Amino acid sequence: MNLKNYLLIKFGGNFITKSFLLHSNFSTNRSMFHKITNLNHALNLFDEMSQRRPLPSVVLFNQLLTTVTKMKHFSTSLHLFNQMCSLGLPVSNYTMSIAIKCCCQLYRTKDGFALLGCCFRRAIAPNVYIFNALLDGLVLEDRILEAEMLFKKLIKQKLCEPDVVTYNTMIKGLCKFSNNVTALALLRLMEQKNCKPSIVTYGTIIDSLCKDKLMDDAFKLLNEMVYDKRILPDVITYTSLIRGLCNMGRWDEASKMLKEMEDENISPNVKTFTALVDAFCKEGKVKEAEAVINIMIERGEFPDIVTYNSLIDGYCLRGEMIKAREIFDSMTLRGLIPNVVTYNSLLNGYCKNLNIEKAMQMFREMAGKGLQPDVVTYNTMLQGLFQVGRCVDARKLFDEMHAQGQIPDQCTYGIVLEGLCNNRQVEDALSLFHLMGDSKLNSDIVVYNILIDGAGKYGRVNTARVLFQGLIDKGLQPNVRTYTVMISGFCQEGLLGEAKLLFLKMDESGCPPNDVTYCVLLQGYLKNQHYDDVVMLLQEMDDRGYTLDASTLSLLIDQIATGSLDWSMLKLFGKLVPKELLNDPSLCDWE
DNA sequence: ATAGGGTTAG
Repeated sequence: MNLKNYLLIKFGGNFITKSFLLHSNFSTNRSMFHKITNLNHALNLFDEMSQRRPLPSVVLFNQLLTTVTKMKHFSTSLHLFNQMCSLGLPVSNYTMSIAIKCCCQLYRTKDGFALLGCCFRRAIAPNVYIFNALLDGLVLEDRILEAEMLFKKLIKQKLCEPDVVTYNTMIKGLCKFSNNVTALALLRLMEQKNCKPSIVTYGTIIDSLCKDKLMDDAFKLLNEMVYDKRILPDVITYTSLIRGLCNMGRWDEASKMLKEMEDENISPNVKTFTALVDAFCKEGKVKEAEAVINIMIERGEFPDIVTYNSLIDGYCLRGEMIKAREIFDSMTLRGLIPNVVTYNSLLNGYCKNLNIEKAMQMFREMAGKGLQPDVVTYNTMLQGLFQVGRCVDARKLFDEMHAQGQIPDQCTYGIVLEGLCNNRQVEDALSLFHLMGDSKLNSDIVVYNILIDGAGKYGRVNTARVLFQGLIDKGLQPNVRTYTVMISGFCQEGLLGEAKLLFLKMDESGCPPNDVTYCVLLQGYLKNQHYDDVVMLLQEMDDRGYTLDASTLSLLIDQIATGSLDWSMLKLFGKLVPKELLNDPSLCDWE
């Protein structure tokens, strides 16, 4: 079918007038491109345009390129760009900025810079739009240092005057790495340079502060925006703040914010509602989450895949797999296609319920639906397999992961090491660890914690000690867990002196012991009939406001009952026993 | 006449 008939059928005669088709220059308004709703329309139009002689102006091609790019068909855009070049069109700044944008959005910033080189060769002066696109690409690829370098270079070499978008992009990059301090410094810098911050500038930083749970700072910035700059918050700003409050369990304030935005005539959108759903689900409040979904539907906002995934994850975390499955089916009925995140939640749920067969079945089902398992999928399955002791299958899956081109991350590595340790394969865990050499994976305190714990548990306290020294030599900072597992290892071998020494070192090192550390040390003392320090430790716990866990408490009670410890110690217990344990019948039969 | 920036999931 030719273009003319196609357009006539699609849009009717009034839209495509004779003059439009006959006019050699396609002179028309831009609404023409707004009517293009799918890729095929655009491609047909491009073909039609490229066959006309003389060729339509590059502006028209640029408009078409923009349309395709806005549909996020970046590869197609680039393909069209190449064709434009082959046609000998005089590509402009505009064309170049779109092409560079496409490269960058495809995580091919390198090609974007290659196109910048083309600009110079073709004597097209790169402008702020082009540099902003490149900057955004670097940020997208987490190449924040290079982004900073480019930003500084723009200013120093006067390549272009940074505008509000340049600053916003740079601020986004900084916020991505929680560098709120520098982000705020940039905000001040732009004010100083007379570049007015926009709602995007403020919104970016406010969102980042909310993500870091710095709600006071977020509200401070909001006030500055509203009262100093006279910029009113929009639905995005409100959503960030509401999510921040919800994630901290500050529900009352969140609902106040919701009311405030309604008063300002700003309607919450899908993302706003989803923030509420997600926060409720993370707290296990799935009923409330479902209520939110009902409200949003009543108000004509429809839950999307993210909303459903949050709800499914909520049920999975509670182990309510039947309900999770129900939601999964109902979203499918609504025409939403489950994605890899959906599956990962379900896999996680089944694995946590130790229903590894069901998880395996769903895992295989993914491939049938054309879903490529990602690192999280493999991590979830590996953890599940190790948990039920299926180390051989875990190994097979790990190999499959490799074959599928999924690169294990720090999490994978931790799961494998922990899985091996828990299945009494500490040797294998250690050799894997040494095999990794001095990689980034081996400089993770979590990994050390796992191995020290594993070595300690299976009577290899020497190895644990070497690991502990090794991490310090590497310049890593032990955390409470590190100290605690090391102390636990010492206790297990009856090395109470060393345990105590390390315990005392914690406060000195600015890493005070927590309730777990105290319980571990107490258990070590009790099991080794070393009673000297017990009262002191209990007293310290009381001072620090810590409570005893069930197993330490029952050990203490046993020893009082057998007369190894003095009855007078009971006085201390009143404060040290958490309320929920006071009603525990298993602890009341010692009298 | 044509190009750019901030909010969602495991």
